[in-house]
Formats: sequence, structure tokens, C-alpha cells
Amino acid sequence: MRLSTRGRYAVRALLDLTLHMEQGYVSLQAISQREDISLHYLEQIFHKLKKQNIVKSKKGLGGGYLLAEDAKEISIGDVIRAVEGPIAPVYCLDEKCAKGKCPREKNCVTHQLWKRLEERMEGFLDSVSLDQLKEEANTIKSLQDIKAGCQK
Amino acid sequence: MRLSTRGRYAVRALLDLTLHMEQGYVSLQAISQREDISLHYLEQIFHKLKKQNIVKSKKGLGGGYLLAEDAKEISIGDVIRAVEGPIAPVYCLDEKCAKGKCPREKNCVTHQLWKRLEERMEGFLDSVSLDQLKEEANTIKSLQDIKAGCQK
DNA sequence: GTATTTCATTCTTTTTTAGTAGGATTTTAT
DNA sequence: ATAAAATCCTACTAAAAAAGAATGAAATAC
Repeated sequence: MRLSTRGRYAVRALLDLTLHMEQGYVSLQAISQREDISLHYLEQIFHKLKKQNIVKSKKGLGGGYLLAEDAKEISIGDVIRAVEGPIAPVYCLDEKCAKGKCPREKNCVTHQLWKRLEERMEGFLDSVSLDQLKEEANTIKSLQDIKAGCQK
Repeated sequence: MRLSTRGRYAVRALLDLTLHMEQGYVSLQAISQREDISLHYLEQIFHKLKKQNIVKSKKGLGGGYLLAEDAKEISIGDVIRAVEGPIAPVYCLDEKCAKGKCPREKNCVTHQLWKRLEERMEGFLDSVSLDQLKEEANTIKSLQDIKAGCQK
């Protein structure tokens, strides 16, 4: 039941982007260095994010990425789905790929179980936005600054 | 974010066991046929289930498996953990294997995010018991029987 | 003693993951 | 114009994990 690194990296990278985009386009170069994630790998991840309209880009010197929408409108669920596909914990819940393939399909007790699990997971992941993570990150940073001040 | 087949098979096989254990020990042979799961694979799965004390076994002719405790006491979470290990959606939440390895560890916004997701998942999976699934299975069966009766 | 069953380990195949490599294209600064 | 900085795009590869097969031993009922 693990998230892949793609999913984790995507969330971390987008949080980094959210925290730094006030000064304009953010390059993957910069994210790569701050977050210690391979540049090539980030490119692939952002390729998917762009296709799902989560980020927009600008080429050339001084270019990079920005969020395509307000950070309040982008949920962690959106991000995970963009880079990993459906959150479905079992393939038979993924309608596109398993339509009619499961011999049990109807009247399957475990099917319903996984369905409810999926609803819980999506319910949570869709309830958290990048903006919320940004706020949390800022709160943590403030606390650290205060702490550093006291130690001086 | 997929469950492995081990986890799904384990739940299905144990539900099958729960539904059939009133007549005594249930052989993997029988489960294998009813659920269409490879016998060898079931053996491996039940090996893990036994180590975690979820089932008990009897060798030899007429042998097989029984639940080690009352079906009310065994949660789906227990089953998944027994065959797949911790439900942790990211490795840094799995204390045994990642203690101190994550450079962010403290003050990591995404770490907290995954922690909360984990709590949701475990909260749900631990709230459902094999006995509950059994009841649901019986309800579905009754409905089907009624339907079949009407069509005659 | 034979058939049936679990027990335990090892091996193999397939799939997925996690990246690497390399070049093409676009844009901007000078 | 040109060089540098960025995205874009596709293909490739190595490692790990998942899925399951194979094998043989041990226990038990009849």
C-alpha cells in the first residue's frame, strides 16, 4: 500500500513551487537542488502534471513552472492522480481498465470493502490543498525562527 | 497506491474460510478451487497468516485451517499487515525500516500529510472485522435467493 | 502404508519502479 | 546573431518487487 516516489516527489516539488512562485516562474533546476530530486526525473513528473493542467510552463531563460490554478484549488488527490493514475486500491475499482473483467463484479463483498477504503482515501486526499500545505510549512518555519532567536 | 494481490487474496481466502469453517478444518485445496487462487500461492499466504496468529492449522487428511480467534476479533487491517507488512503509505512512516534515515524527519510537512493518510486508512481497515464481511456475504446471498425464487 | 494435508524454502518469470541518456525546441539576455 | 537557460520528448536500462511455480519434508487419518 505504498505511494510511489513519483507521487511523493510530485507533492514535495509542488509544495516547493507553491512556496517560491511569488517571484515568478520557478525552474526545475532550482527545485531539483532544493529538494534533492533528479532533474530528469522531475521533468518527467512535471510533464504529467502539465498534461493534467496542474502546472503551466514557460520555456527559455528565466522560464520554468507556475501552478495553473490557485493553490487553494489544487488538492493532493489531484496531484497523486496526475502522476500515478487512479487512487483505486485494487484494479477492479479502476473502471477504465477493468470494466467487466472481474468475474465477481456484482455481489462481491470484498469489492465493496475496497470501494469504501478508496472513498476514505480520496476523501482525505481531496480535502487537502497545496495552499493548506503552504500554510503549514510557513507555521513550521515561524516556530523554527522563534526557536533560533531564543537560542542566540 | 495499490494493494498487492497477496493482500486481496488473503482477505478473500479468509472470508471463504470464515464462511466454511463451521464444518471443521478447511483445506487450502477447497479454498483454492472455490476462489480460483493458486494452491501454492495460498500456502505462502497462509504461512504468513499463521506466523501472525491469525489462523491455526492441522496437518494430514481432514486437516486444514481454522481462524485462530473469533471472526469478530480479526480485522481486515490485521490481515493486510500480516501478509503485506505495515500499511504505511510511505516508507519513512515505517519506523522499523526508516528510523532516522529521512533527512527531513522532523518539520516535514509532507511527512505529516502521509501520517494522517495512514491514520485514515488504518482507522477504516481496523474497523471492519471478518465477521462483518461474513454478515454482508450472507445478506447478499439471501437477496440472490429471493430473486431466484421470484424468477421461477 | 498410502493418501492427504500442511510446512518451509528456493527458484523463476514478469511487471513495475526509478531513474538515466540524449537530443530537440524555445526563449531570453547580451 | 549567438550563447545560455530552460522546457520538451522519447527511448533505454538497471534494480527491485510482485506473482507464482517447484520441490521435498513432515504429520495425520484411515
